Amino acid sequence: MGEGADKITFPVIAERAGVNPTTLYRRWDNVNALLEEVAVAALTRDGESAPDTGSLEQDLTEWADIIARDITRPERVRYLRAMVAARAETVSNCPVTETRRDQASEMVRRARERGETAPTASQILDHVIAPLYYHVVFALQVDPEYARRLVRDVLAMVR
Amino acid sequence: MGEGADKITFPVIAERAGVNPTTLYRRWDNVNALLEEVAVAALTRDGESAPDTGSLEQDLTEWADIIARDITRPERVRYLRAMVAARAETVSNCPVTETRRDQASEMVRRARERGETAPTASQILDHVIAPLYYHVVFALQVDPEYARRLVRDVLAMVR
DNA sequence: TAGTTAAAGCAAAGAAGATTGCTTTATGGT
DNA sequence: ACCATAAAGCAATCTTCTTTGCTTTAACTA
Repeated sequence: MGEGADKITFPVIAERAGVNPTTLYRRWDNVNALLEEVAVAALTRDGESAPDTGSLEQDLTEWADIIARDITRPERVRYLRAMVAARAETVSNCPVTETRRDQASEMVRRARERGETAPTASQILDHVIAPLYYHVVFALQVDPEYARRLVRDVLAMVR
Repeated sequence: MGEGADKITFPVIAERAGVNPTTLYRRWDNVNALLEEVAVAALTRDGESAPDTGSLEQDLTEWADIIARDITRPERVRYLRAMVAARAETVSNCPVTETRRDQASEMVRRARERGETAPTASQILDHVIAPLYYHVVFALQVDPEYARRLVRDVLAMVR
């Protein structure tokens, strides 16, 4: 490797954390395991609960905006890239996306209770979350307006 | 690193290619540069032109199905992961997504000439391509039925 | 055919990460 | 206060990737 951009290794992490590399080697099997643990802890913090504004469009817009602002932070982008790179064929499900699915389900459930027609949680993941990640990963623009557009799109599907 | 799953390095590639590692070190600055070049060459081969069946839904369905089958191949998944990991903040645009955008634009153009109402090329990328990549990356199911569902969704937006 | 230049192979040296045994420090219980 | 256990640090070693000088092969030209 040459470019000093990333290069995530135990020695590098240990130095930044002010601990001995051996400590890391002993606690995690490899860097990916560490990253995954950290990323999951960071990305699924309980502060992120689904909004409840009384309207699905409003809920989704706020939710998408929070996520958009979160995943565009440089550390998050790094985590995201690392997790994508780390994830082997064997890996089945990701706690982060599970959390997002739960939140989406919750918003959908409330909307339907109010009598609103709503897309499925899967549709929300596919058409709001996925495009957001896609834009982050391929360095395309991600801003509140884009998040709002995605929400409008997914709602237009069921109208 | 421990797991023998991936671990893409010059020596490994060189051995599989039957050439000397030095040759690779001399031609490319680092593994990511090589991967990007190979991935772009592989993923944008001219064979992949947009279908032209006379119906946008049919075009998109075939197109999405081709892409779905392509990006779920193990080598493609590896490329995808490697490219995501490689892509630094500095990187602006990806030739692969450019090609996809061109193909989407072409299908949309033809559909509109026929008088069909059609989503934008951006919408197609966001709601068909992005979810496909998302599913591949997070090891979720990707099959023809899923591709077809995405196409139905994106078309439902503009009806 | 001989000569020149570029690319590929070879081999040795250098650098960085990964692994392991042992020592030291810290924490909790008696 | 003492002991026991576990975690963290240290240091030496091993492995692997990376780099570089030199040789060899190949291709193209005079």
